[in-house]
Amino acid sequence: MSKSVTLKEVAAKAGVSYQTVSKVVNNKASVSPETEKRIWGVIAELNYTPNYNGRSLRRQRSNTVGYTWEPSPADQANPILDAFLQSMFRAAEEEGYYLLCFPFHADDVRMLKVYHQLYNTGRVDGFVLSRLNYGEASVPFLLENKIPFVAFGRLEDQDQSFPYIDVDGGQGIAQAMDHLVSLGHRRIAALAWPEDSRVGNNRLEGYYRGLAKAGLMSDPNLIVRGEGTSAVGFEATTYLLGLPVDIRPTAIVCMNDMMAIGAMQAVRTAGLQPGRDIGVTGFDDTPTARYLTPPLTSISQPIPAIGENLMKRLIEYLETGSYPEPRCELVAPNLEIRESTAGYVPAKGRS
Amino acid sequence: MSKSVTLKEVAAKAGVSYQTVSKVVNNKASVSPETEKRIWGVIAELNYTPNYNGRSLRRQRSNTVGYTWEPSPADQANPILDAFLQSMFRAAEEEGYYLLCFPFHADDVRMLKVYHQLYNTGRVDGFVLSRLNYGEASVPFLLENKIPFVAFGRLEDQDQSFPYIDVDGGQGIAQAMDHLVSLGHRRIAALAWPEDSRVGNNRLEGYYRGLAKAGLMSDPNLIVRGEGTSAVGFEATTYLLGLPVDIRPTAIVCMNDMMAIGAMQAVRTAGLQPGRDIGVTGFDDTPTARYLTPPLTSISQPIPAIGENLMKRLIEYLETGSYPEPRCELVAPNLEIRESTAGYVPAKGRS
DNA sequence: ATGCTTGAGGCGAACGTTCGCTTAGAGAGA
DNA sequence: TCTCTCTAAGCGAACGTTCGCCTCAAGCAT
Repeated sequence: MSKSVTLKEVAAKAGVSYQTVSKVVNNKASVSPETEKRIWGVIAELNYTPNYNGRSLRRQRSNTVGYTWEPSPADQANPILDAFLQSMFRAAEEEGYYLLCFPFHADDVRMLKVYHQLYNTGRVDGFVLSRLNYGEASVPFLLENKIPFVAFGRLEDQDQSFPYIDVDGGQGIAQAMDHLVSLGHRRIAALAWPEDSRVGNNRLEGYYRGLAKAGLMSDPNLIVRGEGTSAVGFEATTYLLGLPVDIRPTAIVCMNDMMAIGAMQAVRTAGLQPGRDIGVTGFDDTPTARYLTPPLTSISQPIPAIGENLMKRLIEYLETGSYPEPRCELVAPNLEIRESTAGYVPAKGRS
Repeated sequence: MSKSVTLKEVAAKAGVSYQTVSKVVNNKASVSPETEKRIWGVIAELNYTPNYNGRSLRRQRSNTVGYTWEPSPADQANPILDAFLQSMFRAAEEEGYYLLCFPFHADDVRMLKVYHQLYNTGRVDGFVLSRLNYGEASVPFLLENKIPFVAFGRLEDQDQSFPYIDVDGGQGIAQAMDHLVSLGHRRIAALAWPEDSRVGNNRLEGYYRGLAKAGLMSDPNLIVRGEGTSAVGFEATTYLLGLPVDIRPTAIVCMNDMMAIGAMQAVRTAGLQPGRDIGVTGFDDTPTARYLTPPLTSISQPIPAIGENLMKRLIEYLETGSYPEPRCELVAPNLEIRESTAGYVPAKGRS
């Protein structure tokens, strides 16, 4: 922090009381046009910027929003981090807010303590949460302590107890299913996440919807669960390709790009060609998805719009005391079709 | 911000003046052990946390560090962002500091205004800069205004006018060259960046060093410059593979992974196999590098250590008024050898 | 002339800290 | 006993704002 120009210095130079300068700065009327103009002149001349610590102290708000997120493992990039952060602090800046980033702790008790600390020390006015999962401890904690927040993601489908925006992952997977069905695929497998993943279940639900819409039966043999890594994708796919040829899938829908990467490797390892022999789709539309061999069909989320919307929502609440309607929102992802689902020729004789 | 417990409330309950409580909180001696214990008891009981706006106002420092970065285009992930941010705010938290993120502006004037604003409003005590390039306007501006900062990256090799940590990209490329030479490659091409890129030039310099060390001549035909995208990598490699067979390269060293991705595609398109026929190396060790086909040999940077070090350095300066020695540091990257440089069989007859 | 309204601006106080000085009292040395 | 030092604690002030209330003078209707 620097020794910077204060209200009093501006006031002295402009020949008014410093409180009057404050009024001008904050657009609180009852100042004559001439005086106001003169004051603005002095402000520009001295390059005055209001001290935010003084302002925050008096106003009892810091114009700062906190955000934390779980770090990605080294072999797995966070596909949305850059865009999400950028969109949030860009939207924040327009309203005179900034984004404070702080460390994530896997330990719930420790994490809640940090939230509490940050809020009670007056460092932040509220939080943005992301990647919620069943049993998220932060949500009830923040609600109970009346700490403002918005979330990217929801906990339960019908729960509107806090404001959120979420991507309808199920709809994304359903789009992928429609696409595969339209190409002629009839035996479609799913590489799903463990059952304790809310996001995973939401996406998987789109798989069932897709099957139902196409009038296909779901076959438990064709659903393999595991962590969303390429290793799991590889193993699961190797298993699927080893099934008897009459029940072997011709396409594999993966709940994220990492699994799809592993799946494509397994397809090649089995001497087959992804796209032509076995359709593969991912989810996230990782930047490198389009550079894989073959380029991966994937599902992209409108991250910038979500980040901007979340931040504006939170700020509106902080400023006015109520959230804009609708309180909760579900947005549709977009299917990006590439070669990993191109060129499939259905075998004759099968419907 | 919440209505939280203040010093005065703690003091009232403990039967001392609030200034004495302040002394205890800040470990400023001259308080008897019993009183101190009693005060700590009340603090715990009331769950007191010092208000940072009051503290910042009085201390004239905010314990906050600012950081901004250029957003990546949608098809190109920022390979270091997550790790860099995490390491920075983790190190900051240990010292009671936090990281404030704010929007990047390509327009220099606008960007400098933001730096000035953030510092003069007392929102931040200093900055971390990254991705410096020739003619970076922020460096002279911050130096001139005596605004504290540290940088990830340098401007000129011998310039020590500001504290920085940089990766010796040249050494990384030189490692890749050694590796390729040891495999028997004698004609090695480089996909370089435009000449106005300081980082690019630093890396390319390692290419020349590697050639010299192996006693090989540098051939201008084998150096192609362009933006660090996969499209450029593809085109440049297509050109290189079209050269007469006696001067055609057997290996291609790329200044980043994106170019290497394009290069490998071009190699395959030409009916050759990356690794066996043409060795390819990248730089950055993007998380997906290991999942490419074939897995890409690349150069990784010790990002977490750099982020932590930078933050600690800056905080030490803010606390003590001087930077720890050494003021500037160059760290070595690490070559990650994978299949894109495996299995090469040198043609007979050539040395 | 009187009283009422309105606009322009001043003023004291408060937000929650920390800083530096003062003071009361205890204990020590002469 | 007197002073001198030391420790524990108190006190006033200040950091830079914003808030609410007050004052003063001009304008206007009665």
